[in-house]
Amino acid sequence: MITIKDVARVANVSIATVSRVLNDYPHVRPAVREAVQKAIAELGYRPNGLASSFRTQQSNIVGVLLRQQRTPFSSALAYAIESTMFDEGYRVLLCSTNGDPDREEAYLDTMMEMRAQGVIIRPSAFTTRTLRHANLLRERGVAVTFVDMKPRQATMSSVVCDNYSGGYEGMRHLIELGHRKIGVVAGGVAQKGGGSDVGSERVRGIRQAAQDLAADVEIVFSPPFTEASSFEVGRECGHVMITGEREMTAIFATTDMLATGVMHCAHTLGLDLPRDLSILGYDGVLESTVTFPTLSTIAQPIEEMGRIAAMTLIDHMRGTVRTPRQVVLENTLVPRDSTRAIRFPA
Amino acid sequence: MITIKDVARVANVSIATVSRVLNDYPHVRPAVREAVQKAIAELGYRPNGLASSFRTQQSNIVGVLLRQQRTPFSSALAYAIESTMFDEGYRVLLCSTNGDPDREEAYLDTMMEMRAQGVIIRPSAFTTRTLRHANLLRERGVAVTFVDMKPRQATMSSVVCDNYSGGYEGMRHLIELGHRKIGVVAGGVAQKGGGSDVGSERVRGIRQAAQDLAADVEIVFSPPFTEASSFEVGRECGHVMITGEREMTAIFATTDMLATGVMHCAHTLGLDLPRDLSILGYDGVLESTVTFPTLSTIAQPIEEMGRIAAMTLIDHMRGTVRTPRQVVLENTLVPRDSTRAIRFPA
DNA sequence: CGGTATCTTGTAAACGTTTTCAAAACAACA
DNA sequence: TGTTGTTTTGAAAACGTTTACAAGATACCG
Repeated sequence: MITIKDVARVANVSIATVSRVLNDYPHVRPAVREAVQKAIAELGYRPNGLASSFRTQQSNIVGVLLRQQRTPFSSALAYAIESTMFDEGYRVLLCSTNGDPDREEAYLDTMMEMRAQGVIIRPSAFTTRTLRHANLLRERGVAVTFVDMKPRQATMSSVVCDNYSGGYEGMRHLIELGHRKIGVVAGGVAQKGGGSDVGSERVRGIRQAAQDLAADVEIVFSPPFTEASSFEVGRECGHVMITGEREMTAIFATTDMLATGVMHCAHTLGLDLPRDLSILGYDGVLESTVTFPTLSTIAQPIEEMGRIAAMTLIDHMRGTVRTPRQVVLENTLVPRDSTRAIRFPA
Repeated sequence: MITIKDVARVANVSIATVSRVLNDYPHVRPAVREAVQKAIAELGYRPNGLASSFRTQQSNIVGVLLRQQRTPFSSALAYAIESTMFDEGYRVLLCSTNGDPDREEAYLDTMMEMRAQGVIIRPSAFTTRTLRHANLLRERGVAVTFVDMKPRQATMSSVVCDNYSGGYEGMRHLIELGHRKIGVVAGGVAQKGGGSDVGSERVRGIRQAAQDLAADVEIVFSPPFTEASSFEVGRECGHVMITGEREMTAIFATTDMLATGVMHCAHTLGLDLPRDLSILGYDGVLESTVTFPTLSTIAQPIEEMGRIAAMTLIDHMRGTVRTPRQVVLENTLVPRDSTRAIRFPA
């Protein structure tokens, strides 16, 4: 393997000078610089990243811990983060915890051992364990930023969406369309821990909107569901809701995948959408555009979330910003074809 | 920062002994081992991964280069690889090239600098540039495995699916159902380079099947399409095909996303699926199950592909296997509700 | 008990950089 | 020319491990 010494020998300078050329330091005579560069090219020398990371005690690696990786939301987020990091000169180590705390721990260990500069975490839940690890990282000088979930104590940065107002706006949309009997299929509410979880925030917004906006609105929650894929759950819940005694005119699912399931079920039951039933989703992922009819949804700015999380982490890593930063992004209604005004009593 | 020296001092042994304990070497008296472990725990010592990677000249990092990251196929693949690698003690650096050769190059550079042990590549195309880089990596002792695409010269390992026979089997399915006028919406055929590309392989299978299986079958190819998202393309092509003069009874789209677009279009035009038109997709990703009706498709064993690619790379990295290995997996027909026997002339 | 084989431990030298420090070279000025 | 200040360079010391080597224990055997 060709090292800096070989380059130095060929260029007839000391290794210090080669190092200076490599790192674009000033105080190198142009002639010498050229000679060194020539030697580098000639020998096909590549600096040993391991050695320099070791010497400087920092890898330009950041970890990204996601609880899943296969969902469209996660992969869009991962892509946005990775892409931003790349542009800023960092490389990302991607970690799917799959909700397994042991895996999460193993990965955070790796992060510390590799002297990662920073970590972005989308936790499964804010268990004390997760928080303890996050704190440990911080103690060791690793910058931490949370995404899509905010710890209760604002000691670390986070970038989240305002799921409360998203739920609220979704309801406003349905109510403005004249719907008064609205089914809610809520997913991901189960998660507990010291943080505001996405699902229950949405539900909170939904409840509040129902209370604020129309005296006569009635919301019916889906029964608690068995663990299955979101799509299946949507199908089941949709079935219960549609075939039940209450005649709902709209269903608000707190996830696009859930909504897709509901829609599928409605089709199976022969409903004409959106005439017979309006369906509203939440997330704004790919899936929401491919259904028939196209799904109205509360879209999350996933790309933006990823980008901002990345930039926030970078600010911390570079030391530009020391105080934690709490970013809240807005979700916006994207009306498509799956929601429409209620038919007034025939 | 606490180093091995501190541990040695506290445990009253030499750093060599501590190192031996850390790496589970034999020839350490149990009592000493315990003392060291106690010291480690007491001090909260974490080995400096940078230092040991440097010393041993190998990081336990593997790179995974994907051309995209947001598609369901890619993210499923990435997950399978990452997950397998994790279990085997490797960590993955994920890289979305986004089809940009500069990015690809930059990443491969990083891989070399970081002394990654191996790289899995799903290339955009087998340009000479990609191949040159792959070869460069190999020269530097980095193991390389291709996935989903096979270079023409079998000098490196690859794991791919038999897209030819997948196309063939898809056609067999449609033909067996009685379809004789079959539209084909083919995507991804454009990719050129020194490798067999997925899209054209599928088309090849389709053509061959048409020729082999029924004398009277007629296949109609979609017009070349403008660059847009697969879904949009599917919609456009579907529109042209369905409203055109030829009365097709089935459409075979070479991608689930394309198929989804076709289906959407069919719905819009008021067709009753699958009565009026059978639609067959290819990939077997998430999307294929959420459509209405559920999409029949040629499913790729994505997880398996990822797992096998990972294991193949691991074999190379460990030196267990030195000769390149070409793995070809079968795609299997998953009949669902979007394809059915043709109605015989009314 | 002496000799030999085996187990256990420590010393010290790597690994390839970056960086400090001081010296050398050069420029500017009196 | 001598003095001072600046720029350019090199020698050498880190950084925290792993590991080759040798030496010190200990066990075993005749």
